[in-house]
Amino acid sequence: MRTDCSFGDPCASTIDRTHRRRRLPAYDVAVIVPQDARPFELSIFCEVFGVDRTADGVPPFDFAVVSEEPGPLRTAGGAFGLQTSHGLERLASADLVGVAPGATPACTVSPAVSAALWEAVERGARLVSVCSGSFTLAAAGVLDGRSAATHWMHEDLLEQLYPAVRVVRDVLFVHDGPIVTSAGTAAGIDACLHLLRDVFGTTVANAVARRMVVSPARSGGQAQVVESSVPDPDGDDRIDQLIDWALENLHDDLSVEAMARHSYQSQRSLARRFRAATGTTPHAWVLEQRLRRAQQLLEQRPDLHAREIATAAGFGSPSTMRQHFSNRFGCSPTEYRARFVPHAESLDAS
DNA sequence: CTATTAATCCGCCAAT
DNA sequence: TAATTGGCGGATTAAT
Repeated sequence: MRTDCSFGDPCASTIDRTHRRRRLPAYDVAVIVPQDARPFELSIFCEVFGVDRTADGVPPFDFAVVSEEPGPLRTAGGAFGLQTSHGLERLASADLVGVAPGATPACTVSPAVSAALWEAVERGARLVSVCSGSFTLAAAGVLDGRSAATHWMHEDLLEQLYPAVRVVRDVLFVHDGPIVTSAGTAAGIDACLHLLRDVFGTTVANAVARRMVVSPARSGGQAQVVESSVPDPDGDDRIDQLIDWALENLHDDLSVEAMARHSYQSQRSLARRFRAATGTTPHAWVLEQRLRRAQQLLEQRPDLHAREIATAAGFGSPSTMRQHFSNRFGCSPTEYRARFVPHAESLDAS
């Protein structure tokens, strides 16, 4: 999994730096809406990505709702219709493709929609579905071999229709590679906020959450994120406590050896339990948390220098942090911070 | 960026 | 017998 803070522009690294700072491309979001779309689920996308919140420090979005067939569409319940402004060709430029659910789970997908979804994945775009929208993704085959969530009422059906999809139950959403699938209705909000945080960082996600008056999403960041709505009954106390401790002590030695000692188990058992509980390895998890911490400090503490941030986040040196930061977010810590400093863009205007 | 040294990770398997 | 544990080797990945 790779996050690119250059807003998904694959050519960003070749673009002149001052040009990039002066005019950031808007993050391009396109939502596919089917016939008999559910108004609430579609509205989630509109609320998160279709509202200009640049005044709150949120990047601009280029937001569009598209449908395969032009012309007026019915909505589920039939109380009103809707008219989209674009066809599927609009998906070609999208950094993020949303899939809105219809009244019933879609058991088929048109070749055109399927091709557009595959094209988006191969281009490096992200996909997000809400509720039974995961059926559209599954029908297109992009979920094959991946974990996914859907509304609890349809979990069995999804599993039967698409054996290649690993259905995760009792979760709000699942993030596997470039694809986020969310369970019923309101969980779509959590999924979208998670995506925002993944792409733009904690500050942006929290700003949107605050405006929408919902609680900011937590956790995540592994190769495969599963956000649970209820405490996992199979949860591992040893790992949970270890995680709490590690998050409090990111600046300290969090080698596998140290973590094993702290949780009174062998390194081998720690590795196994950790993977069972989080889906990732101890070291990879620590690295991700450290990157998050660094990201957060870059956003919120302009008084700290790179070395201080590296130390606080637990990196041995600024160059180690820089290496991982670039690898994970596609830009250096300094470049990242520049996005959050209001004057950085105007300063170098000639 | 490259090289060298260090740490991590996971299949395997014997011992609980 | 089935399930869990933890040590080992060595390919892979990270730190310096």
